[in-house]
Parts: sequence; structure tokens; C-alpha cells
Amino acid sequence: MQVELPSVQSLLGIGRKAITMADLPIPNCGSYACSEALLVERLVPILAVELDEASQTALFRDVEMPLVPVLADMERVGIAVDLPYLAELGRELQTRIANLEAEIYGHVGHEFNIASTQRLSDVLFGELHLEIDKRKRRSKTKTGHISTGSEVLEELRGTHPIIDLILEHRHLQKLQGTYVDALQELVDPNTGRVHTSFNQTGAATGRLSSSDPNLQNIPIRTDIGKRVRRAFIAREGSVLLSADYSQIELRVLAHMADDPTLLEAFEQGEDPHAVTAAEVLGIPFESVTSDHRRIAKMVNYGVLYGMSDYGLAERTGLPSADASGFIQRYFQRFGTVKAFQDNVISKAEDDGYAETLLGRRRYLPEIRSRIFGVRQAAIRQTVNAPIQGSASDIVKIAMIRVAYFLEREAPEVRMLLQVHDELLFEGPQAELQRIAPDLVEIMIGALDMKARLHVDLKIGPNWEDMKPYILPSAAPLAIPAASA
DNA sequence: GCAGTCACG
DNA sequence: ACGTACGTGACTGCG
Repeated sequence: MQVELPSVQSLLGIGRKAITMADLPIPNCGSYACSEALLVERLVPILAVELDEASQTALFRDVEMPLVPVLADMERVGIAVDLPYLAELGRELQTRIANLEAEIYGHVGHEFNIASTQRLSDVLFGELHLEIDKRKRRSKTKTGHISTGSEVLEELRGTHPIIDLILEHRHLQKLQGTYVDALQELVDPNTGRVHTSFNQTGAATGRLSSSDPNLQNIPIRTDIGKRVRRAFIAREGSVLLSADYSQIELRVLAHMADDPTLLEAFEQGEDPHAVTAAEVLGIPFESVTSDHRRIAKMVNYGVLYGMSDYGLAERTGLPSADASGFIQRYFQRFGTVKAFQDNVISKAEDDGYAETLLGRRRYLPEIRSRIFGVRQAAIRQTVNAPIQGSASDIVKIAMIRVAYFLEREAPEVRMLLQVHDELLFEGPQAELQRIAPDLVEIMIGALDMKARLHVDLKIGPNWEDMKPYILPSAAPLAIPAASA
């Protein structure tokens, strides 16, 4: 019998979705498995040489490979979803969306597809003649329509009552379509749980990604969004524990740049955004206002992302001269950060890649482009890759060690999800509290850092209603009980 | 299959 | 003179 063998491309998942054995008629599965095994065997010596030549063997052997069964377990375990709750939330959203639609049509005088950005653009800017400041923002899309993105709509707020209605409609429609509806369909009817796929090889920086469903972008920022998040629950008799690295990327920056000011701030347990504000503005730490801090926070994140002064001005609302001055003073005060970034960039220009603390590489050929915009984009990626990638290295090491620890010391506790700087666990509350100090210890000890790592814990019945969990302070030494 | 938009870290 | 903060995935519309 002649059987069609899957192509190497499909086996490797080149193209949008990989074909798996689950896609094949049962009689073909045997030959599929054989060809897969044979192809892999032929690939091993070839790829081993490639790994070696790129100095990636240790990273592969000691991090990526041990992580595979950890992720597989997390996928298999899944996370419980409160289906009746989600269904009720869906009905409520549907009602509100229908009301918003009717109101929007009332303002316009006719029905149209609000979800079509092109129709919406025609209505707002053609029929209602709303005006945007053309100098301020490039607002035409590639298709020639004026953008109806949330940034544009935010600027139009107050000029017409329809704007608020559209923004709310967008928001609710997003939550309904992406989370409430889609999630219900992906719940395993037998277990009441959803089982994401963690992609270990998709992200250029070394991060994981999550799909089908993506459980790394569950809403949290708005009230309605939080109600979606509340649908993720602990199983009967258990609770959820979230362990979250605080400001891991800024700590990685402090470590890699060896910046004395940032290192000192983290050592003292101070708020790095407030410290940055004080440094840049040249004012005492105590005089930093919440507005100073807000700007400094955007600058700190901007630095991680390789922003321009124009970019900062856009996001802070500061006049561009002020934003530019802020950045200049930042790099004066944090000269080590400047030196670090320059060094990373010139290394990438010479070697063609940037690398993380574990030697993970991101190749950046476009850093040599003669096209300004392309080159600038590559430079921003170069600056960001070691930071985002090293943070990812740390979390991966922690996951491997935590999984090993749980297997031996707390088999009832299960690691469910990773969301870049957060690990989510499920287990009996007493068990979680028993091992919490060890979890924190493992997480902050994943890599030896000049900047102290910090982990915040939260416990709750679902992924939204979580209360901070403070570790019982370490007892000095057992105080001998008074003799009885 | 791309474009536009928007959810997360 | 250029375009403008990094990394993802999912949905809807449209040709």
C-alpha cells in the first residue's frame, strides 16, 4: 500500500500550522511516526554541528531541552474555566453590545458594520465630518482610509458623543469575541479545563508564546477585562498562587549595564522609577511627585525598548523639547546604560547578533541596512533583545528547577501557566503556603545577579481575586521552648 | 492571506 | 531627511 509521507516542512511546522498525527487517518499514523523518527535521526548530527558552531549547545542541553517536558506537563494539566459564569458574562456583554449598536446607528441615521474599519472611517470622517489634527499624527492607513485606532478615537473624545460609544463597543466586542466566545469552545468538556500550547521556538528573543488559546494575554487592565479573568478558577479543594518577578527587565538592565545607581536602588528595595525621576530631575527622592514618577517610568521602559525622544514625547504628552531634555539627562546620570547600549549595538554591527546572559542569540542582519528606518528598527531590537531575552532565560531556569522541586516535594501542586514574568500554580492552600518560601528561593536564585531579584506572591480562588501573600518572616532559629 | 485593531508582558 | 518603544496571538473584514 502506498502512503503519502508528510513533507519535512509540515513536520517542522513550517507554514502556519504543523500537521500532526491527529490530522491523519489512523492507517497513516504508523508510517507518519516512522518517517518522523527517521527524519529527526538524520537531522540530529547536522543540527548538533550548527548548535556547536553558534555556541548554543549548553543553552540547548541545559535549558531548552529540560524545559520541554515541563511545558508538556503544563499543557496536559490545563487550567479550569468556570463555564456557567462565562456564559452569563457572554449574555450580559451581548446585551450591552446590542444596545450600543442601536445607539450608534441612531447617531449616524443608518445601520453599518461597526466592525469594519473602512465603513467606520467613512462614517466618522465622511458623513459626520469629524476632524483630526493632521499635523500631529500620521493617521492614514495603507488602504488610504483614515485610521480609526483607539489612539485616534481617544483624541476625538468630546467632539461627538458617538466616539465614546464606539470605544466601548470595540472594547466589549474584543472581549466577547476573543475571550468569552472563543474560550468556551476550547474548554475540554470532560475536564472543564483549557489546554494551551506553549510555543518554545516562536519568539525572536527567547520568550515563550501561547496559542489556542493564548493564555498569555488574558485581560487584566479594565473592569470588564477583570471579569473575564475571573473565569479562570482553581479546581475544587485548591487555590491559585501567582508568583510574579517584579521589574525583572529593569533588574536585568541594572545587572548587564552594571549601573551603580540602579543596583543601589534595587539593593535598598527602593522604587526604581522614583529613583530615576529624582536622578534625572536632580531633586531629592522625597520631592518626587506621582507625575515625575509616571514620566520616569515611561523613560525606564522606553530605555528598555530603545525609544527616541519623539517616541517619549508622544507617549508622555510632554513637549518634544522637554522629552528630549529628559532623555539627555537620563543618559548623563545613567552613563553605564548608555555605554552598555552602545556596546551591544557595535557588537551587533560586527558579529551580526545580540546575546543574552545565557548566550542566546538574536541575529540582526538589518542593522547593516542602508535604509534609515530599517536600520533604526534593527537597532531598537538589538538594544531590547538582551534584556527581554535574559529575563526569559531566568524564568525558564526557574521553571525547570521549580518543576523538579514540585515533583519531589509537593506533587499535589501543579504549575499551570507562564506569562513572561509570572508563574501560576494550583494546589491545596496549605501545601502552597508550605512551599511558598522554596518557590521564591528557587525563582530569585535562578541566576546569580548583581541586582537582587524580587518575587511577589498572590493567592486566590481565581486568577482575578488574588490577595498578596506575605511570606512568614524567616524565624531566626528555633527558640527553645521553656522547659515543661 | 493581508490589513487593521487590540489583548497581554 | 527619515520615522518614531520591544515582544507576542486572535479576531473581523475584505478582496
